Amino acid sequence: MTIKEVCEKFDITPDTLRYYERVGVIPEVHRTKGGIRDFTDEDVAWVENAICMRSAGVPVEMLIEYVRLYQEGDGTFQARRDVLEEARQEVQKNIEKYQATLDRLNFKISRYDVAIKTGVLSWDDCKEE
Amino acid sequence: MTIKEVCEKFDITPDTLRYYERVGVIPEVHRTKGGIRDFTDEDVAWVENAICMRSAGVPVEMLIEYVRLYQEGDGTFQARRDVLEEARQEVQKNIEKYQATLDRLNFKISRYDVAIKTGVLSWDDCKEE
DNA sequence: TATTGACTTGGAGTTAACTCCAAGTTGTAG
DNA sequence: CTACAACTTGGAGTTAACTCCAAGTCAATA
Repeated sequence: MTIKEVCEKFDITPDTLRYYERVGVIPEVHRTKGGIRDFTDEDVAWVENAICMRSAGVPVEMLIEYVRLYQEGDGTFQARRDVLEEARQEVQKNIEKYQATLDRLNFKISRYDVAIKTGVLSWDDCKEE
Repeated sequence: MTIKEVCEKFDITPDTLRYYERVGVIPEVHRTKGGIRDFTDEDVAWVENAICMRSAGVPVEMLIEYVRLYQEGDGTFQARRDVLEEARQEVQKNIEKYQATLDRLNFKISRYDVAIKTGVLSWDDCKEE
């Protein structure tokens, strides 16, 4: 699979993919004799994983560490689990924060729905608009 | 309320607060005769709101736009609602992405739990570690 | 085989959101 | 009144994560 195809599949740019490989967010990608990237299914799976993790704000640094441990071999199961667990807690915490913000937004929007109808923004117990 | 007290209340730095005021993430803060910030309850409420929104990744740009509309007065209810709605959709979308990543992390972690016990990382139907 | 378009690299540039700094001002404690 | 810590400003610097660029290489087509 060419870099272009992978980029289309995941809707990212070649620059981002090359950057991911360069810094180690994904392991080195398989190449043709000429040196051109030719993604195997496993390469693609790494890309998919990286994009999923990044989309939830897992830092590049953490993904690099995970790949590094992976390449070190079977002695790093626990260390890899630890990295994943740290990521998990971060993501979990963020979901909670995001949910709180979503609630606040829903409340504010509902106040504006009333305001748009009545021409007056109710104050209730909240101080700011 | 001094800048220090507000910072302690929300666990942020004075630099961040001053930056928020400077770029318009919050409206201009009340001052003493000497020109030193003296946050009213309303100022603090704006800070709280900004921090909540930022903690869910709502861009500074969007908060600035909201404050700008707020200062324009009662003719901007609909426009303000639109900004909030856009933010809401972003946050909602992110929660979904984050949840998908959380699921993936949980799956990977459970595989590592097995691997740590058995010494072998099961491959099942997934290609990457 | 010549052209053309996609690929390669190393390195520089960009963006959002802070974060830090220097130089000066305010206000409180002694 | 004098220290002196905490405040002020405008502007420069930092960080993470890309994003762009120039100069060169590869490969499919005419």
